[in-house]
Amino acid sequence: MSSSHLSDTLHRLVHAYKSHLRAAVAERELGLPITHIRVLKGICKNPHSTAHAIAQRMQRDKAQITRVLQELLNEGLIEKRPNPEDGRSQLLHPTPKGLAVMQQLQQAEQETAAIMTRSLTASELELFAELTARMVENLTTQSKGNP
Amino acid sequence: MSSSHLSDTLHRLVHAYKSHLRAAVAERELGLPITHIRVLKGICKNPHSTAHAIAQRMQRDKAQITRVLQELLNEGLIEKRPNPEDGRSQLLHPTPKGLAVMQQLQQAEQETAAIMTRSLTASELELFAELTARMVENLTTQSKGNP
DNA sequence: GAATTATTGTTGATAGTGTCAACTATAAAC
DNA sequence: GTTTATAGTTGACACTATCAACAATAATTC
Repeated sequence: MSSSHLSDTLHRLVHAYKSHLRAAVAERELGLPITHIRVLKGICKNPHSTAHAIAQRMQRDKAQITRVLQELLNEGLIEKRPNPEDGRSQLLHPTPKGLAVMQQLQQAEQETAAIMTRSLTASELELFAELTARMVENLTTQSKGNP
Repeated sequence: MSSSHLSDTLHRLVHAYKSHLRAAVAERELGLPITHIRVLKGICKNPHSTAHAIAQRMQRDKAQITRVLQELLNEGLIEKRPNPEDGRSQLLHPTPKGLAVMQQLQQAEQETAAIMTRSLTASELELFAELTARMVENLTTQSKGNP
């Protein structure tokens, strides 16, 4: 009963978070959708990644990643460099412009996170993050019939 | 730093949950997308609702709700009855078929929730739900400059 | 080292989700 | 009775997700 309610609450939380973040991003006149932001963030935090690495970290379809990267390239926020170790892939780096945008995006994110967590203590927040991570773990490490 | 990580983890959690649930629903050969499921659930749990009430509870756009209801109607899962108290709206009810489908959907949901929360104690789960609800509250009750 | 198989990335197709604006019909307020 | 607000519908469009086919390169196998 309460567990069936949990998924609803979770949906609402993510939905509300995304709305808020989108508004905060729009305020700064950075016309970037959420997924693009997350990908850019992934590249800034971990430069030298390949598209494949991004897709894996974000657990998203590689086709989707390809398209997002294409648009980030078009906007001049990232660049691709040949991967000396593998001719199939390229290494991804933020451009100076990309870094500057990221800076603003982080402000927007922090603003939203601050509102979202304003009634939570540090330890509550930490616990929440830990529980969330454990549930992700539960869902992604399969243990349902296969060895 | 860790708070910027939180949103990623949250995204991943919801994404993984939805994937799992979709698979569990597909296993039962109920060809229903997640949103439809949530709407049907809202109607079953709270029959006699109007479309507007559903939209408010789920915090979704009324246009989207209209379309989902249309398809649930086409599938014969719900029915509309005139609202004696308001000629503009209709009251929504599950059909017997809708209730039967809901039964199976709940199994799928419970199965997924069980996997997701398998490493959590009851009190951890309760705390998680409470924290989630509080964050939703923080995001939805505006306190940002407007009276 | 040539043939086979696997991996990385791209493209196309399609379904699902979210948002906004215009519009109709009814209800409520004045 | 006129005006204003609300419930629902429709159209248009952007964003997100998934799947399958494909080209190019790498790794494996013989």
